[in-house]
Amino acid sequence: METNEILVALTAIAQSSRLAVFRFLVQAGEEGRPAGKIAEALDIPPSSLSFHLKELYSAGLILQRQDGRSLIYSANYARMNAVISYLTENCCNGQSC
Amino acid sequence: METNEILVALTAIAQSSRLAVFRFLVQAGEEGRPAGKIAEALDIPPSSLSFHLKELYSAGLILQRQDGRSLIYSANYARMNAVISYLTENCCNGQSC
DNA sequence: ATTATAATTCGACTATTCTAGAAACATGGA
DNA sequence: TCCATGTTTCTAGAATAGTCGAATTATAAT
Repeated sequence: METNEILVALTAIAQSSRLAVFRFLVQAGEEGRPAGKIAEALDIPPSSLSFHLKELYSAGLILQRQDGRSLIYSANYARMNAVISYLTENCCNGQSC
Repeated sequence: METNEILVALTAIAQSSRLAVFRFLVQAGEEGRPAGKIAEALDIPPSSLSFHLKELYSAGLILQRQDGRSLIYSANYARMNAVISYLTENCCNGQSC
């Protein structure tokens, strides 16, 4: 992953509604949750939530699938792990830490 | 670590100059680097760098020590690891990921 | 077709953050 | 004490991000 993608992912997650949404989905597992349930669980107005989901989605941190008229979102664990790896890359100048 | 501290840390690192500074320090190891060297290496004007170092410092992501008239900054690995742990906490609803 | 439901996009507004020159502050050496 | 050096603080303008009601789109059920 290149620096700019990392930055986009970090920016996406560094906002209180989005951090809450992302964690909610991380904890929900592969199954995910429809937008409406997320809005309800976290008490975020639909138009605001939609704005935040778009950010997370375009950062690659969440996945989307359709089921009837619901859009179901789930965490993209692979991308989360890639971001984490980037942060610790070439860490500590050879020492332990 | 509580949610708000995590948010402050993520916000601190989710900015291009600060991400560059943080990685530079992560790679520099315990020894750290004086502000002037960071500014030079990353080509950031001193006053801008100072603004960013303050953000990183108050987010707890970097440490500061004085040596003569230099201020030497280094990465706070413990805090970085705490942030990473938070993101993966209660992950995946029991499944692997 | 009509109506209901799920969610998104639009738009206008507010708030926050970034930038970097100039000025100030602190330390060390002559 | 005076000057040079390293860094920070101040300031104000520019840029970016967040909020959410109203309108719109898409799917499904009757």
